[in-house]
Amino acid sequence: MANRMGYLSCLDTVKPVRDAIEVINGKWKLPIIISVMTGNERFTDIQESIPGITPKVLAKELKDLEQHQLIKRVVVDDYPVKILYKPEPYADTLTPIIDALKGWGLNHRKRIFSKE
Amino acid sequence: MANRMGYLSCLDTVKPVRDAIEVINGKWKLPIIISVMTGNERFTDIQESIPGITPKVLAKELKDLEQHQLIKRVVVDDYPVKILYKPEPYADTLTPIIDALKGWGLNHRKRIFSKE
DNA sequence: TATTTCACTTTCCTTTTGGAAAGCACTATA
DNA sequence: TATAGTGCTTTCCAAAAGGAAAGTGAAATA
Repeated sequence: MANRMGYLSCLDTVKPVRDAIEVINGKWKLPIIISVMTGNERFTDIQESIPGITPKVLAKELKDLEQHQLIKRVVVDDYPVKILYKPEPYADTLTPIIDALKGWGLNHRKRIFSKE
Repeated sequence: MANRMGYLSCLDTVKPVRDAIEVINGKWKLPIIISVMTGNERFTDIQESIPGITPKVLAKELKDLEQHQLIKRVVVDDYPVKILYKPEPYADTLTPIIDALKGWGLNHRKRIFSKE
């Protein structure tokens, strides 16, 4: 039969998708970005706005997001010193991804509740 | 000063985004869906189309994706038996997410290479 | 008969992620 | 002076993700 064909290459799509996933991977990064873009600036506010997140995880993820220039950590030198987290302009480029995920998640939940 | 205000709620966005992330989490699920949607049907073809994936991980992720009704495992009763993986119609609903991630990843790579 | 292919599974091990709880330095408030 | 809040860090530990390598059973091919 000699029906052995190679696989179909999909690297044109897989590679950039993987690059994106590497930046926003995990349960927490997008929720944190959403919270900061919503206007939460203080560590405790961000923490309270995301149910289930612990300070350890939040601190680590904030550092990651800072490195990728999605948010910035601002130290305000009043007395007492205040620390604020603000979205960088680059964070806005994630909006299409967030919107797509939000739309899908909303629909998925409807689908699940109508089935079972 | 009494400047204590509650945090800003962002659950309207965070909750559906988390629902979506739970389904497509990890490094591998979207690449697998992309490969299957591209037309790769056989286990080995999917494996070869995604650099770095091991058969253990692929087998596990395929089961997860089947459970979420994103792909189906089809046993073709020729001799020898063939096993094919096909996208379910529901997988098409992920296209906006994949496109958004692809676009972002492409731009991100350009950004990184132009900076450093 | 020997090798190869297919679709995995199994074992073992390392890394990553995450959670619970406590602590801490500083400041503010009662 | 005692308590509370802020922005974390530290410790300890469990679970999940992931990788490397080998194996498996059935069937096809050489």
